[in-house]
Amino acid sequence: MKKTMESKYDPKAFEHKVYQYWMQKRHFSANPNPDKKPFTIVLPPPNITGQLHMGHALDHVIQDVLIRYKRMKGFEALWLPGTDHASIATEVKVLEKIKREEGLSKENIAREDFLEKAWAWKAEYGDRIVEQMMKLGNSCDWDKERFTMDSGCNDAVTRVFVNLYNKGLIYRGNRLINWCPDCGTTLSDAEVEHEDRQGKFYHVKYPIKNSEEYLTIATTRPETMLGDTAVAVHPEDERYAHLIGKTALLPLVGRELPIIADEYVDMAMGTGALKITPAHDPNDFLIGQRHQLETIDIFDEKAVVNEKGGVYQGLDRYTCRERIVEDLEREGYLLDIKNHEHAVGVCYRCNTAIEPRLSDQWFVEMAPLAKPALEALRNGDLTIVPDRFDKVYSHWLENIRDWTISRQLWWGHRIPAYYCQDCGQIMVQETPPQSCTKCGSGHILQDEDVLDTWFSSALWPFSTLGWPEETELLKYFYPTDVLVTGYDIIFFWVIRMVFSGIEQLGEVPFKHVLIHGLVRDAEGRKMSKSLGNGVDPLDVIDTYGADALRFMLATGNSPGNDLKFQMERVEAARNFANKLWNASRFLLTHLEEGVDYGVRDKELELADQWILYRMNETVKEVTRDLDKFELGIAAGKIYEFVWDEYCDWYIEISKIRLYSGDEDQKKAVIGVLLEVLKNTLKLLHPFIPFITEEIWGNIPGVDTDLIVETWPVENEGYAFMEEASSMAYLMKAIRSVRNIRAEMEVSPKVRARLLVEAEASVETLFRDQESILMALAGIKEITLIHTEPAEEVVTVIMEGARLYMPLEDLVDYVKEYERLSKESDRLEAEVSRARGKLANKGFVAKAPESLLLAEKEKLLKYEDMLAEVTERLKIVKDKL
RNA sequence: GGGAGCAUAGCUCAGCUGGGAGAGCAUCUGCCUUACAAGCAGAGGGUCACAGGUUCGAGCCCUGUUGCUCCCACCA
Repeated sequence: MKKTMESKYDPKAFEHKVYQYWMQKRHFSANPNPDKKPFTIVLPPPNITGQLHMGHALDHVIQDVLIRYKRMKGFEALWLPGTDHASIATEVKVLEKIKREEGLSKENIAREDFLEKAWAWKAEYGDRIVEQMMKLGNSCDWDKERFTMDSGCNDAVTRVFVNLYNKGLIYRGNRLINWCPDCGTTLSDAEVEHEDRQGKFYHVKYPIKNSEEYLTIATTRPETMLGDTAVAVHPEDERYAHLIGKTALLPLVGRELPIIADEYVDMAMGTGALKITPAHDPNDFLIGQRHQLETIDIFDEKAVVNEKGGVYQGLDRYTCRERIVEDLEREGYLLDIKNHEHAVGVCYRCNTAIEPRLSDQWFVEMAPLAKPALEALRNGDLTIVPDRFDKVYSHWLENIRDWTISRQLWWGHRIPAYYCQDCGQIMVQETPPQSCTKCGSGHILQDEDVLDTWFSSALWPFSTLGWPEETELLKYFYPTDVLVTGYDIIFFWVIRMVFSGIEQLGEVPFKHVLIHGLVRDAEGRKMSKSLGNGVDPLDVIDTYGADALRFMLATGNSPGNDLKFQMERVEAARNFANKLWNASRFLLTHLEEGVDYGVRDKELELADQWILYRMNETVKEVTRDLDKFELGIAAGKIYEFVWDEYCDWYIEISKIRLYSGDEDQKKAVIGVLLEVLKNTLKLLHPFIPFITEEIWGNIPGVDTDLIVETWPVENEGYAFMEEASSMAYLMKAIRSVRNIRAEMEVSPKVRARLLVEAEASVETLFRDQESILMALAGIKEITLIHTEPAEEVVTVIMEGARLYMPLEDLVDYVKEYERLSKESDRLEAEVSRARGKLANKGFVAKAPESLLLAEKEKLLKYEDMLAEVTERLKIVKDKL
C-alpha cells in the first residue's frame, strides 16, 4: 500500500482504499486463540428501519477506538456486528411502503406476503447500514455479522422462551396491559412514555339509589364510565361512611354500582370518591380484583366503543368523551369542569395515548430475574461507567413489574406456543408438536403473536456467539468485555441483557457498560427527523473525512454526557489531521529507502531527550486514560503533544540539524523524528485509523500494518526528566524573547542580538543550545556578559538570568516601562501569595513537606526576580 | 411525587484521588518563515450560578437557594 505523500491531505483519496486493504488482509477477523486473551464487544445492532445517524456514529467510534486499542495491545479483539429487526418500527415502515406502492393495508394482505416484503426490506436496509459502518471505519468482524431474526437468533429465542416457561417464569395471563390503539399491539411498561398534557377534571354526580343524596366523582376520562362497576371511598372517610354498602346509579346508563370501601382511595384527591372501571385503569383493575367486581371492556382494539357501550357504540374514545360530557350536562349530571394537567401514557413509537386493556398476553415474571442482576452490580461483576447510572439501573430493577412480551404483530419471533384446537391444551416447545400431547388431536395452531423485539435483543451477547450451541466462539469470547451504548436504552436493553445472560449462562454478559450521551444539534436539541435538524454522518465524511468526524466525536466529551454537534469542531479535527499529514510529509521527504534511522542513545541532544521524554509521558498517560475509558482526555493529550510539542517545537528545532549539511547530524535527528512519529501514529490510530495507516504505509521499511502493530509501552531509557526541565527553561527564554519582539514591534525579518547575564548553569545551557535559541527566537548573535550592558536594551528577567536585547532605535522605553511594570506586578502578587502561605501557621504545620519546600523555593526565586525587575524599572524610568 | 445531570473565557466544553484556572472556535496584533494560511508567532479575555459550611487550603467535599435539561412514577 505504498503511495507517495506529495499531495495535500485529501481523505477521499485513501480512506476507501485503506478500508479495502484491511478487509483484504482480514485484520478485523478474530477467532479463538489460546495464545491471546480475548477482548469482545458486541455492537448494539442498529435498527433496519433506516440509516445510521450521528448517535450511531458516536456509539460506533467509541467501540472502534476500544477495539483497535485492545487489538494493538495484543488481545484477540472481536467486534461483532449486526442489525436489529426492530419489530414494531419496521412493521410500521413496511406497511407504509405497501400502502404507498400497492394501496393495501394490513387487513388486506396475507401474513406470508407481508413477511416476504419485510425480508426484502431487511436485505436492502441491512446492506445500506453495513456500508455506512464501513465508511466510518468500523473494524468489525463482518464474517460474524448477525441479525436479531436470523435462524441462530431464533433458536436462541425459542430456547430461552421454553426454558423460562418450564421454570414457570414465563406465563400466560389475562391482565390489564398497555395497548396502543394505533400500532394495534400490546406494549411493555418500558415502551410507554409519560407526557404531561393539559386535560380536564370533570365532576360528575352519581345519584344514590333510593335517596336524594349523590356522590360527586371527579374524573379525567368520563367516557370510561361506561365500564364503571363500582364507586369507592376510603374506609375512614367520615363524609361517606354512611354510604358504604349502598348503591349508586351510573348516570346515563342507570347501572347499579356498589359503593365500596378501599384503602387505595386518597381522601384528599379530587372529591375523595372514585369511580371504578376495572377494565380500563390499572388501579381500578386491582381494586376490582380485591372486591370481585365485574369488568366491562367497552373498547375494541382501535379504542372505539364496542357493543358494551350501548348508544355510544362505534364512537372513538375522544368523540365518545365529548358526547358523554354533552349528555351529562344536558341531564344535569355535570357539576363542574376544571383544568387539570396530568401525565398521559403514550406509545414510544407513535405517541398515541395508551389504552389500558384487559387481554390474554404472555409475561415474564421479573422478580426472580431482577435479583441476580442487582447483585451483579453490587458485587462488582458488572460496572457501569460513569457510575452515576448505577442508581438508574438499580432503581428500575427494584421496582420492576412483570414484562409483557407478546405483541400483536407479524414482524418478529413467533411465540413457540401451540394450542390444541380440540382440548385447549397449551404446548410450549422448541419444535412444533405434530399432535396434542394430551388428547392426541392433530388440530394444532401456533400462537399468532410475536415477541417484543427486545426479547431477542436481550440475548444478543450470546446468541451472536452461537448459543444455544456450545460453540468455541462462545467459550472463548463470552462473557464479553464492554458494552457501549446510550443512556436512553439502559432499561430496554442493557438490563434485559444482564438478567438474560445470568439466567441462561450463569454469567454476566459483559463486565463493563460504557454509557455515552445523545448527540444534539448546535442548539442543544435532540436530533430528529421531525425537526429536520439531523446531520448525516455520511455528508460530514464526504466533506471532512471519516477521521475528522471520528476525532470530533471522540474528543471534547466525557462519558455519559450529551454532545453538541458543531461543524466548527469537525473542522478543527480535520485541521488536526491536516497538521499530522503535513508533519509526516515533511519528515518522509527527508527519508531515504534502506537507511536505518534508529535512535542513537549516545548521541542524543537536549531537544531529542526532551521530545522522547514527552513522548514517553504521553504514552503512559494515554494508555492510562484509555484503560479508564477516558477517550476524550486521551485524544486531547495526543493532540497537544503532536501539535504543540512535536510540530511547533521539535520539528522547528530539527530543521537546524536537518539543513546543516552534516549528513550524520541529519541522520541522527531523523531517527528521533521518526521514532516519535511512529509512536504518535500508533497512539492516534484508534481514533483516526485511516490517515495513520496511510502515513504508516509510506514510511520506508515498515513491514507490519499499523492496525496490528503493537501498542507503545513506556521506555525507561527515555526518562530524561532533568533534561526535559532544562529544555523547558530554554523554551521559556525563547518565548520571552519572542514576546518582546512582538511587543516592541520588531519585524520578524530583523535578527536581533542578545546579551545574556546569567549564572553558570544557565550560561552553559545557552551556550550549548545556542543554535536553537538563535533559530527559534530570531537572534543573530548571543553574547555572554557579566556587567550591565551599556547599550539601550529591553530586558527579560528570568530565574538565574537576565536577557538583554539591544534593539537600537527600536527600543521604546514607554512600552518597556509598561511591560516591566506588568511583570513587576505579577511578581509582587506571586511573592505576597507565597509569603502569605508560609506565614500561615496552619499551612506550615499541616501541608505536606514537598509542598512546603516548593513554596519556599518559589518565594526565594520570585523575590530575586522581583528585585531585579525593580532595579531595571528604575533604570528605564530614568530614561523616560 | 421520587431521582439524576448541568451551571467554568463571547460560543462549545475539559478540569481524574481538594495544593497556583485549561483547550478548540471566535476576537486583537504581526507574519504567505522553503511540512502545513486547514498555517506560524504574540496578546487580550473568567467573583468557576448564588449563600453558607468543612479545611492550613475548595472549581473540586458538605448543606441550602436559584435557573436549565433529563429520567422514573398506576393519585383518579
